[in-house]
Amino acid sequence: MELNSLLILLEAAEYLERRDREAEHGYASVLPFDGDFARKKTKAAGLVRKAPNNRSSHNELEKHRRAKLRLYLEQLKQLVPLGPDSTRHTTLSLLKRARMHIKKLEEQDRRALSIKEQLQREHRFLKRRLEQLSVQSLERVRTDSTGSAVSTDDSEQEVDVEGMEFGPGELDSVGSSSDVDDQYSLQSGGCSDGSYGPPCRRPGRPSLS
DNA sequence: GTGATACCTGGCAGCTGG
DNA sequence: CCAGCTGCCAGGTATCAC
Repeated sequence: MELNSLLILLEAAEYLERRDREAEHGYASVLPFDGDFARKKTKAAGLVRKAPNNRSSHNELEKHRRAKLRLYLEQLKQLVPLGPDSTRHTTLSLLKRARMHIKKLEEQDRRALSIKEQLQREHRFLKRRLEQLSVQSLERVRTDSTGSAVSTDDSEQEVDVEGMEFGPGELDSVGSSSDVDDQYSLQSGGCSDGSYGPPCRRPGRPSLS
């Protein structure tokens, strides 16, 4: 559906709400397109415009306009998730529901952005940590090789330095399958349910601040 | 009876072609 | 500049469902 149409419908919803509120408070509408208000003003000023030259064509145009409005409402109905009480929907309730739905989507969008930024920070941190570990391993290997006694003990971990030098593109794919992340994914449990929520805090994780 | 919706009608405002 | 067209709005009325 066209965004413009949706905006028009939402404006209509807000208009109807404002009108209801004004009716409750007992004062007249002063909205820009108050036809009755404008009509009275025009008559008071002595201005008379001629009637449309063809009444039936005017009726047809109006009928067409209403049909378009109905069509937009039908399209809107397809986009807005209707609750269990979807048996009966009025125009006003549908517009209100659409407005709520839009607000919900905006909130989800904000949360997703927040999670994205959090993950980017974690990614930067892990990248730096990997570089530090890589340098440390290199220094250790160099120290061991300069000493005459190179350990052949199987219990000592060998560090594959070459394997730790990742390009920027490789880091993403490797990072997701690293031991660290495996550990996190095991510990985090239900954090991968895809729902929008606060970022999963992983126990034992160094502070990123 | 009441609320929602559709329709008719009159009117205003903006745009456009002559 | 102005008449005509078009879109929009609001009031009134009819119809229908509950």
